[in-house]
Amino acid sequence: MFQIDANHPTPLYAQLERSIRFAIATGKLRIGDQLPTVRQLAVDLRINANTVAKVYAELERAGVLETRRGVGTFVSARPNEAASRRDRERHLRELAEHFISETQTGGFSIDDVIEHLEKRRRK
Amino acid sequence: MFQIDANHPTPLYAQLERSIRFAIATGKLRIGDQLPTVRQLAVDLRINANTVAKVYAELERAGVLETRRGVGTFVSARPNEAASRRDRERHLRELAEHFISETQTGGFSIDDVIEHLEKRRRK
Amino acid sequence: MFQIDANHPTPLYAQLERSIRFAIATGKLRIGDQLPTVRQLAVDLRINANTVAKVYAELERAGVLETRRGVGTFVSARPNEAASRRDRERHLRELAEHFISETQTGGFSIDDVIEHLEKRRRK
Amino acid sequence: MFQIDANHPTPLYAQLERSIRFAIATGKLRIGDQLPTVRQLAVDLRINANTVAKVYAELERAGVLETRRGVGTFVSARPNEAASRRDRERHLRELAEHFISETQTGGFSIDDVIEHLEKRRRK
DNA sequence: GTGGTCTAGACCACG
DNA sequence: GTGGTCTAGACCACA
Repeated sequence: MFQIDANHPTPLYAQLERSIRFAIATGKLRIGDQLPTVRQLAVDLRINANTVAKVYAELERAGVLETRRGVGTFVSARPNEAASRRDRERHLRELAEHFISETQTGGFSIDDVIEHLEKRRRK
Repeated sequence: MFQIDANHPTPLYAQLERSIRFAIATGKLRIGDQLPTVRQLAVDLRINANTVAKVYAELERAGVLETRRGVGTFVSARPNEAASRRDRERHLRELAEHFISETQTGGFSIDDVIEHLEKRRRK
Repeated sequence: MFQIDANHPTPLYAQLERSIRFAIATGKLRIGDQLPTVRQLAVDLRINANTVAKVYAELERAGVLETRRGVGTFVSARPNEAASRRDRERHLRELAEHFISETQTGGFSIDDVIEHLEKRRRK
Repeated sequence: MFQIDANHPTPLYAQLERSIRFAIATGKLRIGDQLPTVRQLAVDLRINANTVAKVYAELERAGVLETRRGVGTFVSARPNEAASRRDRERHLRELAEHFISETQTGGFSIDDVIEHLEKRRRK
């Protein structure tokens, strides 16, 4: 479900967090969907349950997930529309600029990049 | 020259190592080119000189760099690693995943993101 | 009637127990008064009936409440605990500490807070 | 320095977090002050170092503390002035209303409460 | 020596 | 059975 590489220098919890956010952004996980239980995901990924729990907790604080005590963990309905349209656009532009500069450093054209993202988008 | 983000969870040394390898792989650094001194690069990147030295040492062990005592550090003459297709794809995938997780935090869908990038391409 | 905050890190049962004790200590509930049924209170507070039942049982063990089978739960006749000065001070200290930590998160100094409260007093 | 009660049902980490925020709000800790090291505070409070580390990490995420890798943990210069004056006032009013309703439930007058806060304010 | 990450495993709160 | 808290202890990144 989520991909983790124990040999990669990025901390496991950061990889998992990113991976979950990605699944939501690409529609693989939708609002209200239940995530695997902490212990199940730990077994699947062969990491410690505490590491999974830490990620779920962090994403809950960020408003991305919601946990219901004794029930499970779910994708939260986004209360994410705080910033103004203008601010949001500026924010996206900044993120995109940084990203494009990184990919160009890696020798990728903007076409390569868009093509890659489209492949990863769930239809 | 090389990009480092102290807030990124990936260890500084790993970020720097990757950054140098890619500069070489993409031709920004060529065989025989001199790298900045350990201390200069540490100042530029605002990190500890030990961290830079560790990276140079590791890359020397890997045959990517060469140190000539009292002179400086240079890109080694070895017929090394033009980044393979596989490595390049993996790199792009990681950059994209990180980027998408950031935009998701900002409340943007992958569709928003692709649309934005397409607008930038047209210009 | 009793206030419970599901997002507060203190366990629900502890919040409810404290809340009932204070209702008694401050005279809102008097000896012989009937408490809501377990199920009714669970519905009102949107918590599980088991949690309410556990609190009632604990308070019965402590001699604070009394259950008459088939009738209901009542404030016990025991000559109990008018909250001691010490307990009351500790309670106020905890409430204040929690409140100040919240306002600090919002970027308010303790002076801001006191000033605000004084304005409210004058009205 | 910070007070923790292991028998209190509130989680240790939540007690400690509140306690640190309180120390900052009341001026016992000032911008730039260094906090005890994770391990030292753990020893002092007789709790596990991980618990302390968790609190420091949470407060860093909240922008209250700042850690410098390999150096220590410090009170951050507050970047807390995002919300508008109007929003901030509304926020404080809501927090205060909630707090006053709690203290009144406990049988305290608003005068009791202000007096208590003034005692705790550092001159 | 500082904080950060991860593990294994215990016990608790809740449904 | 679900998530939450805490512990003890190992190893790593950084200054």
